[in-house]
Amino acid sequence: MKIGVLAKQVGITVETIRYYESEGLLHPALRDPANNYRRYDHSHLERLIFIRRCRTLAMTHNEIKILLQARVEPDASCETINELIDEHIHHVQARMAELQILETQLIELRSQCRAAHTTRDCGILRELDHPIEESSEAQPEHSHVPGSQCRIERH
Amino acid sequence: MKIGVLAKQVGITVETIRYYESEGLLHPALRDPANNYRRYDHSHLERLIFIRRCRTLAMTHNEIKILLQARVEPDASCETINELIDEHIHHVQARMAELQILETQLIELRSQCRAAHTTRDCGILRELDHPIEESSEAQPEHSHVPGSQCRIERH
DNA sequence: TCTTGACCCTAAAGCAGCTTCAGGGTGTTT
DNA sequence: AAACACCCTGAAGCTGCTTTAGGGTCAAGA
Repeated sequence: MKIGVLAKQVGITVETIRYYESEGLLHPALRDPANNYRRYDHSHLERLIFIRRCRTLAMTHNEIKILLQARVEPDASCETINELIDEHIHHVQARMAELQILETQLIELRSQCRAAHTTRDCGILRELDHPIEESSEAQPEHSHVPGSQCRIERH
Repeated sequence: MKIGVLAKQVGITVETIRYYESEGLLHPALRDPANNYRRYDHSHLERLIFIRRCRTLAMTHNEIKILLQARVEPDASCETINELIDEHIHHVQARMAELQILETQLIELRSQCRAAHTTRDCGILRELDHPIEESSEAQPEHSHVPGSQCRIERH
């Protein structure tokens, strides 16, 4: 099948498929000698479905590559896979905890402005003007709010 | 003060400060004619603290620009600000809901492999091989799992 | 005085996972 | 023959920085 058909079957764009090929996630397709169009078969479809399933679970391309590799090594131990998923779950949970805190802070902030009608008297702006005091367990060094290196960014 | 001092006071890197200037978040600093070094005063410090506070609340540069603008228009209505924060809270909540679902799915997935020791028999890989069936309220068109355009990506 | 080290400057590339754009061929229909 | 849908490549854009390369400035110590 041609790339457009494959894309429709999987529910992604043709650009994404070409991108996956360039990323090494998807094997390069055979080309039609007549016009250089990519030709796909059922194994490509299956692999793409696998990849998309992983992506909806917010895995990175690197993680997916590991899983794809495991997939073609039926005799290998699946310990790596289990660890990968466990670690991934931890990332998701950590991200949720961060957002939980964020939500609390934002709702607190929002509560500062219920009545005022000019920015001059807006409690929100006033509160944003002050640095963040860490409630407890503050790092002694200097108060970098770390940045968290979280990979669970989309979907 | 010089950029390094300012950076230390706020707890960010000099590169970030220069980046904020290039982004239009921070007004360009006056330059020391002798050596072209940036010179900052207290208003820059305050503005940077404001910006950082917004960033720890995961606001985008665009949102921050709107708030910075409101900050210098004391007579304007603060309705925009309230709406901005409300919408932002919604984004955070939506993101959390997504992650909640993700967590459930991942834990379900993880439970597929408790005993097996080769990838051949790994329930995780097996489950990843199948497309995602949306439990209910499926879109009729084709089953795009949307992608969610979420901006709450870090911190 | 010379050198060392800390600090400053700019411009460009890198990260992740795509999407969009520019510019151009192919293939079928009308 | 024109129109339209589809295919191709390569490069840039998105977000919020960080990193790298290459090069000046300045104060202090040998």
